Amino acid sequence: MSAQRKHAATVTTTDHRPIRDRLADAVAGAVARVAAEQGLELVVDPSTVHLERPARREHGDWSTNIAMVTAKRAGTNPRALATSVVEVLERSLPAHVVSVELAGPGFVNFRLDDGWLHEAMAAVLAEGEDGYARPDIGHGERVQVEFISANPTGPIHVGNGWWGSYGDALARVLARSGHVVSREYYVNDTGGQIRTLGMSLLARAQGADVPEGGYQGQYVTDLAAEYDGPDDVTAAGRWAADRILDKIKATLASVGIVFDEWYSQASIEESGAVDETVALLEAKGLVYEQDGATWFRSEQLGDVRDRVLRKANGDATYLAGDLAYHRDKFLVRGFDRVIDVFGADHHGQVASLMAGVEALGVDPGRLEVKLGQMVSLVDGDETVKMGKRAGNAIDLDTVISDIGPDATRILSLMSSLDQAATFDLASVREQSAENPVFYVQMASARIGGVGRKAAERGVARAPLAEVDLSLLTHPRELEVLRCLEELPEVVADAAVDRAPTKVTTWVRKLASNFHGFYHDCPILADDVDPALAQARLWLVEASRIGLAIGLGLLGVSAPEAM
RNA sequence: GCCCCUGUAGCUCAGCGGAUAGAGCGUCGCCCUCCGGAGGCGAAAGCGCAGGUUCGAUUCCUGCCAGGGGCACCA
Repeated sequence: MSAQRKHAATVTTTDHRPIRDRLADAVAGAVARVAAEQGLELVVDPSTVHLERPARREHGDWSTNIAMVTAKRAGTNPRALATSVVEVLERSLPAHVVSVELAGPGFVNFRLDDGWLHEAMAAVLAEGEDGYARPDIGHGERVQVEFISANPTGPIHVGNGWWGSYGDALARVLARSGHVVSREYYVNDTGGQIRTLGMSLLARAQGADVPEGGYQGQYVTDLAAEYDGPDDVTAAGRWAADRILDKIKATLASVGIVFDEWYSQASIEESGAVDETVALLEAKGLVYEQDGATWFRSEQLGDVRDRVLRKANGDATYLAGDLAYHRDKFLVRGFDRVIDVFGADHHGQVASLMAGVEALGVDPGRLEVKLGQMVSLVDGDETVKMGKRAGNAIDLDTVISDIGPDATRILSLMSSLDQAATFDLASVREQSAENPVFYVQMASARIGGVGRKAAERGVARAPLAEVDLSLLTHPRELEVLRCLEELPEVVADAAVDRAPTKVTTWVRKLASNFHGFYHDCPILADDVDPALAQARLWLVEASRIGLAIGLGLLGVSAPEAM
């Protein structure tokens, strides 16, 4: 114990940057030194030095492959170069570094004292839930994320819930990493499908069967019972679409998905923007008439074929509207970047959309289309049927009321968008023991429990300045700290890769580490040294912050009790 | 036929250029005088096949095989 106290001599460095940056500087400096001493042609920029946390602890706390990636360029071999780099680094060890060694094919491994983790913990506590893990990689870039955009012709399905959870979590991740984000839902409230919906509604209202190709679902019958508008298919369709859209909004809000903008396709057409867009393309010689229709020469812009913009009957196609819409996004509203999240069944539109955007003079690199693969549902051993036109399909709303909003979101964010995933409702249903949501939320509840128990026993957290964090030396404590230290990079990676799933993986890891700590490190037991108890209470608080940030990015609640 | 995505443990999924590939569930075996055992510890079990690039490939490239989704004057 007193031995632990000795470590308390806090290592104060004036350099508060992340340890990774400091090590990168040291490595780059060492390489420069080696190059100078040995006359090698070798210059490395610190920002290009790759540093990683080795999977195996015996390989140290940090590791760099610098010798392996530069040896050839320098005209030497990896192990020889690494040996020299190690020698130079040993002359003056960077802060917290206890030893540097050469390993394997030429890795340079760093072993650090625990102080770097205590520093990381102090940073978590100092910056808090709002400030920690807020890497500015966006530099204020204005990005719009358009997602779901399901047609308001029926309840939204589970796939929309998945892609919606993705789009929303991506928006959260981008917002946290220095982007100015706007969430948008494009409402397809015009065109043939609306008339089909109106026709289906009117048929039901008259007590007739819905004609072939119409919408058969019970919701149409229910809406028909309320309808007392005109006998016009378009009017009836719009009326029904409005009702359905309200329902969709409510469903999405129940899982924490809210949009900044619900953009109406009809409004675009009515504004004349579609005509203007077609005229713009025409002015560029990209439009021609054939068979009574107006065509876009998209093939010469990378599409597999040319596309119709205006049908022979005079109606604008979906593409024409979509191009006007994207022109509005980029050229009118001025987003720097647009990310469209589509279902894989809309893959066919991507090439023509890209071609059109480019033709309108927008750098196509500013438009990203993420395709969500199809999802299938399973309930234990049973396959669950989905599909809008089928009568008894399971829709998103049904799933949410079955397994709850948090489970719905975490389930959606456990697998990558590119993976055609199978979700098992049974694995996540309330009251079930084998539930990944509970595992994470249990950590949150335990954190709350510690707070309640501490209050019960009259134990208050001392001011952080009076607490000796260096008492945290138990492997379980250090594992939690290692995990917390990674969060800023996890957020950055998730943003850059457009992969909020990385946050899910991290949250589960933090929960696992916390459970291990909780299990092995008593906090409020009588035989725990009060100074250590204080440090552990603050570790619980740091964990709370990390968990709150992570779950917040996923849109999952962090309950204080369960 | 062409385009996109995917093939990792019995199942569902992580890992996306690094040194002995992870988790949950399932199977087998341990741990409750302890702040919530809805926990913790351990065991068995895996990168579709073949080439290539690289100091190094589950990860990148090509081909093949298998599965899913697209290729409308529908949205």
